[in-house]
Amino acid sequence: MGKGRAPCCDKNQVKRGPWSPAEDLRLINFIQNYGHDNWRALPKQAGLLRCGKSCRLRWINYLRPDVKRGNFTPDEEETIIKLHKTWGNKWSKIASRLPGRTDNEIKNVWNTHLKKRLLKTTTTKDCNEPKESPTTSSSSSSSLRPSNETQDLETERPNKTNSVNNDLFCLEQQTTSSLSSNTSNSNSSSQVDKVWPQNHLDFGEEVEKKKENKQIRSELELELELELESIEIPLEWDKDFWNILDLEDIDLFGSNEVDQYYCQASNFEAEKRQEFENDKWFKYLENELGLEADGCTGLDDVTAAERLLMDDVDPCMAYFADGLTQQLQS
DNA sequence: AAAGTCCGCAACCGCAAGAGT
DNA sequence: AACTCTTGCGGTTGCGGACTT
Repeated sequence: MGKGRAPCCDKNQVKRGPWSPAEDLRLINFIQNYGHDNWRALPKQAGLLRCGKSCRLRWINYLRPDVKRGNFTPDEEETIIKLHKTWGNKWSKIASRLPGRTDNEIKNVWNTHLKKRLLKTTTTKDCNEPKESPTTSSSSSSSLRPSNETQDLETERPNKTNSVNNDLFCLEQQTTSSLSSNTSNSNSSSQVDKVWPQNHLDFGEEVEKKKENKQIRSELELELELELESIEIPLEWDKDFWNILDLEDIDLFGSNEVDQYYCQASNFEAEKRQEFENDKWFKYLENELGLEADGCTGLDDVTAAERLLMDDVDPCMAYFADGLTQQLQS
């Protein structure tokens, strides 16, 4: 082979920049139905004009159901500081100890808040306290990364100077590792339910069961079909509907590329009816994206089967439209 | 009110590791 | 063993909103 690596994708052929809500939903819908065994192939299969890497990142850092949004708690910040002392810039490792937090998020928090804060407190300390011994000062300064020169030390620290500390810490964490392993972030496998939050595990299992039991699924789909017939919203995952929804992508999807990519995704069209089962997922997503519809809070442990029997099932498309409207208005 | 600056965060990039052939 | 492909990681960038002048 020639020197260098082939690019992960043709950058002229893919969309870049911020993700639109429609792209998000398309990605979520696909992953929830089919998982993400192959990130590289996923965009094509899902009908997304993105590279696999971008999809993966978007999923891991933002769309995964167990991603915790909002500010870091003081406890979490403490943990980050502590772990950074031990491991340095091993963000994914640190993230594995903070369920629901991503390496990217932690990295950002460190760079924007914690580093500065520590620098500040240490500076204050230096002014008020007598100088520490060389050994202790080296460990405390390791938590500060104001310049590049300290970054070189970082990579060595966990292996050498703090190896004992590291081992102790690992031992200490073993008790909690079983907990965090359920939601370990960046190390998540290709199976969606492995990263599903505890309170959504039953839903993840449902998805598995559905796949095993096509008969039940057919029945559910039939029920959905009947239900959807009475609702005056776009029911198809067709390009027109996506064009309506995806205002930001009108240009993108306004060309022949639409047909091309839509056709590539059309293999999955046959199963689109099961999307009603994603209703819960979309509700969850709305919470995550801050698009929560009024009166509709979490998914709790209502099963899909139970929901079918409920009279007030909200169609997922209504959520799309509602959420998008809210977001576009804001 | 407008312009300039700062800050936070999402996304991108390139490299490395590991698995598969 | 050599090569290819995919995924994961850490550093960096750039956009957009908040804040200041």
